[in-house]
Amino acid sequence: MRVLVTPEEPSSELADALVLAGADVVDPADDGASPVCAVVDLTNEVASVLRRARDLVAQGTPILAVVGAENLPLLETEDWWDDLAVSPINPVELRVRLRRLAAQMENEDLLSYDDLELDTATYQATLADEPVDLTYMEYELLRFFVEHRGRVWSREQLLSRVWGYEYFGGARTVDVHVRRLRAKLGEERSDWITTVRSVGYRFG
Amino acid sequence: MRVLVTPEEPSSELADALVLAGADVVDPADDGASPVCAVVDLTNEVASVLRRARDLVAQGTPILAVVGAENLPLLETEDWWDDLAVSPINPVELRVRLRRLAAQMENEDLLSYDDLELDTATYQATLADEPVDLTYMEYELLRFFVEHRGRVWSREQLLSRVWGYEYFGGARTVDVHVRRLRAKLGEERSDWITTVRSVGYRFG
DNA sequence: CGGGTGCTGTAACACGGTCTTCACATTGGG
DNA sequence: CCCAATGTGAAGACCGTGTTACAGCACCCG
Repeated sequence: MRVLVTPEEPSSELADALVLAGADVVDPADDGASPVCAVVDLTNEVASVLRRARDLVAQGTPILAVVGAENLPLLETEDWWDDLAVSPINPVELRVRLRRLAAQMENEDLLSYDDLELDTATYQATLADEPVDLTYMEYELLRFFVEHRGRVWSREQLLSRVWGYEYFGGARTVDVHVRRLRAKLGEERSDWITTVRSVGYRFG
Repeated sequence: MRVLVTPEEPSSELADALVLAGADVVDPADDGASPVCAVVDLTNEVASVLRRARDLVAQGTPILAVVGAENLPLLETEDWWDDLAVSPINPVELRVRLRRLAAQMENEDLLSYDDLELDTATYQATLADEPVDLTYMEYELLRFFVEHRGRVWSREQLLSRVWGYEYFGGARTVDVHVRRLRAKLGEERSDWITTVRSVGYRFG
């Protein structure tokens, strides 16, 4: 989860909490790294200076204000922030709030590989921005592959992890679904799923 | 600012903070006193018991969860609350959060999507300025969809969130209500509610 | 009190899509 | 070259959903 922090030298306590919360701090100068949330550290600053936080990030990016208890009243009349946390902040609380704000950005549910995108919230798939019509099982299998790319999975493993642990059926079922997936991915992308003879399949 | 508190005997610390924050606690039994926010005190309770908070207030009423730091992880996987506060809670922080949630409530008096408008204050719906006659359940379901458009909801999730957490009934009930909704929305708008096979329904 | 009316939940059925399986063709390795 | 493993196509079983009808209720009105 990528967040932008301002001012760039936050209190060491906030920096620690961000690490514990599992957040990656991005460089404001790096245009490519779009954050899912901005964190404004008001522990040592006055609010008026930092209203400009809105200008630092793309419109729609939620803003979390971190503030000392004594400065809370200052925020009451402001409306540029989307959530607040009182320092010293609990890392778990920070993570919960960041997650929630990121979900508001609704980018967290997006899985992607090359020009494939899977939106797990809407169950929609696109290839090069063109919608692809996948059936339920096709979608579940492809999602598993994208989430676990780079290693070989046996048919039995795929059956238990995608179809369900209690599933009892022929292993060839996997083959057929792989085939249909390759067909829907198209000619040039069909090698995304590699057959490893006598072992199983690998994605990516 | 009127708030509903559950359980009815909150910790004395929360009770004090509510007074200091300037909140009036309403009686759950009093139907006339509609609160602008519900406060769920999880300091001494487990979350699972109190998901029912959603059932205590009208749909759309925001819910503030008050939780001890040690129980924070419990809330991470839940989605029935709109904001949270870690106890012991600062009265000023409580006031700021309640204000924000109450404002959110007021802004939702008018919900709209395309040429559909829902007036949650009067329970009236219009399509292209033409009034539509919706039954109670139809209205509640449509309102949930409009408020949570853009993602898929399983039948079980819809039963929990629209019918109530303690509701136990067949999942097919949702199907029938979706059908009735589609019929009243009319031919050309019936695809607002998309069926996602083996998963559920998505609005918008 | 009794009948009517509208809302809600559930059961039953039909239809269409999807999954699974099978038979057969093709490939690849020893 | 042979055998095992995999690709391919089609057929049938199965599952999920749309649709309709109906029963139980609550409510209203005479």
